[in-house]
Amino acid sequence: MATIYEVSKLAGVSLATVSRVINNTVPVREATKLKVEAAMRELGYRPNSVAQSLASNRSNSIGILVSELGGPFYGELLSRIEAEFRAAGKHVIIAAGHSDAALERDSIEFLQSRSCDGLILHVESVDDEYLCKLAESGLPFVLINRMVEGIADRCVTLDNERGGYLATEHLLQQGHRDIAYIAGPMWKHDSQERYKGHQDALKDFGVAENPALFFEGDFQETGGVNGLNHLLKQGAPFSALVCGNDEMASGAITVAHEVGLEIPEQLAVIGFDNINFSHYTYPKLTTIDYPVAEIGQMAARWILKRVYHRPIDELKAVFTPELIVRDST
Amino acid sequence: MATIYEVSKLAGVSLATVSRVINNTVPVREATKLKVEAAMRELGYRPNSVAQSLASNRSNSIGILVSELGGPFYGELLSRIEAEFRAAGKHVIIAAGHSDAALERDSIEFLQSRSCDGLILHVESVDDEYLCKLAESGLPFVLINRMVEGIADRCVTLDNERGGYLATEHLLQQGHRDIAYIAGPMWKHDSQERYKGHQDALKDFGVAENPALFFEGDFQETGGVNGLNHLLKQGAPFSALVCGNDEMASGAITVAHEVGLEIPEQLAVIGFDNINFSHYTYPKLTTIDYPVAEIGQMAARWILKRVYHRPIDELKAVFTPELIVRDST
DNA sequence: GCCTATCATGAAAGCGCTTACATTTATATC
DNA sequence: GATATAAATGTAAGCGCTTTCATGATAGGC
Repeated sequence: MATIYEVSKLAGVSLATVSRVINNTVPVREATKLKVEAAMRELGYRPNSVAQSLASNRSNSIGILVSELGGPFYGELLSRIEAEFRAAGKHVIIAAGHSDAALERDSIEFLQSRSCDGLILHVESVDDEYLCKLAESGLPFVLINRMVEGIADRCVTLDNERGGYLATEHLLQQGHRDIAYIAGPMWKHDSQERYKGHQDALKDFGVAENPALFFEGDFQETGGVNGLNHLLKQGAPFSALVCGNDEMASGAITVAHEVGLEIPEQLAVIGFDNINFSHYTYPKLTTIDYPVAEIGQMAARWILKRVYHRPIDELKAVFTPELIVRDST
Repeated sequence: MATIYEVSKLAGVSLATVSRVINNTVPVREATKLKVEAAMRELGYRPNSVAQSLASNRSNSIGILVSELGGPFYGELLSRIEAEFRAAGKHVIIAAGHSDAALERDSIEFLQSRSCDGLILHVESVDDEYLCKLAESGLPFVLINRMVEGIADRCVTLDNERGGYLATEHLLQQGHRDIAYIAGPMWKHDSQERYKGHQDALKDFGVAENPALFFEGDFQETGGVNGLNHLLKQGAPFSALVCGNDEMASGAITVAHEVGLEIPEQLAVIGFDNINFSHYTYPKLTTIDYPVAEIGQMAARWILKRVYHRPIDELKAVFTPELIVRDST
């Protein structure tokens, strides 16, 4: 690989000038610029980004930490973030935290040591205090899907509580009164919030909550499978089921098919997230839309604005979920 | 952030010695090592990976180029690759090529300029010649899901033809003779190979192919929707349907439900890939397993062996697909 | 045509590390 | 205890670039 030095020699200028035409930072005479560009082309020169980073103390890379790399939710998130940064000439370094506090901390340090200019974090296990300290340390980062007091300006979230409310409200409006609930892991913020919305809706409709109709799942398909099996075994009747996310809803639907429950006639099912294959289920799943792509985009823009000072007008912090009615309710 | 220089001063040694205890490359007296480690701890020192890369001409980062970041297939692939490298202390830089030749080339250059030590490529549009030249240039890379003559030792693939054969053979063995086929984009290698397997199976069973039962889709759900609609409109009878991948199979199943076709009684459907929600469909999808995680792992190991000289015994190049029988056939 | 203000370019230091080579120190041999 | 040998450590030159500061070229004003 050719270096800037070789280019400068071929073009007959100093290497500072070459650097200037590369970075377009200081005006260079047109004729000189052309000479340099010709030399770069002739040598097939590409700047060494590592050297650039070291000298400029800026790596043009952004660290992304998500819980998992796979799955429809994170896939879409990453996809959008990458696209946004790619268009801005930045690139992403991706790590997975697997919802484990130690791993999350580790990954953050890892990304820092990789001299990322900024971080986008989807962390579920590290505590608020850690994040506040991290913010104080001067590291620029945005938080996705989590609202932390004190650093609210760095949070891009969905109003999960509202989403939970919408789901249950929808079922209540359809006349259901015995509504079962399969939650995600209750130590997760979003699980709690969604469940809170569910409870609020019940209250508003004057429906008492039945503890026998609650199950704590794992946000995976198996959570839905185990959940519905468990609920059916309990014997308490219910005509509708709210699931903490679409994966669990899908699992529950599988069980319903197996035991011969007609959906939505005998059991209405609603999910949450609107992952892009929620309409692969049969019947197609009614759910709450999680605008994951937009949230990813907004997080990316936060970084572009705060770190790279790109002129970006409005940054939206809290997104509002929407009910998507399909065939399962 | 503290530098190696500050550590060396605090520990009372030269900065070369600090470098040695960091990299563990040359033996250092135990006492010295302890002093240095204490100094590092006291300063909260973390090596600047950019400077390390520049000086050592090794970035410990691997570039991954896939067609899309989202979707079940790539999600699982990335997930496994990241895990494998993470365990080895390497990290990944991910880019998307979107099945576009220019973008793919661009992304490869981009990853190169990022001084990746090696690349894992899932490219569909750049031609063989380009890849061969790239190999000659000395850049270490592995190719996933594509077999290119001349650089076969860099290819980790699935025997798609065999998979296509298995799918159709399965249907033929069940007595089906009128078998429709919804292919992926036929300019893609894997689409062609899978289709080739299909044809071979028909031939082996002495069944003539009916051009009216072929449709070229897009590997997306809509391809399956459009495909089955088109095939039904043709009027040629068929009792089974082979889809080029699971997404299209899912789309076809949706259409089947809509038009009241019982699966598998009136129409048997088989997919390809065994993406992790192929059992979300109703009925659960029979398919051909694409061992995407293992292929990702193997690609990662190729890099670990060839680039970082890790002792890894066997590298498997061609994986064999397997038939997964579920409820849709 | 001379002086000053402006613009374009060059020279050189340094970003934080690795590593070849030189030097010092410890160990073994007789 | 002197010498040869091996082991540990130090010295300093880069890696390829950015950026400050100094210098040379160009133009404007009178």
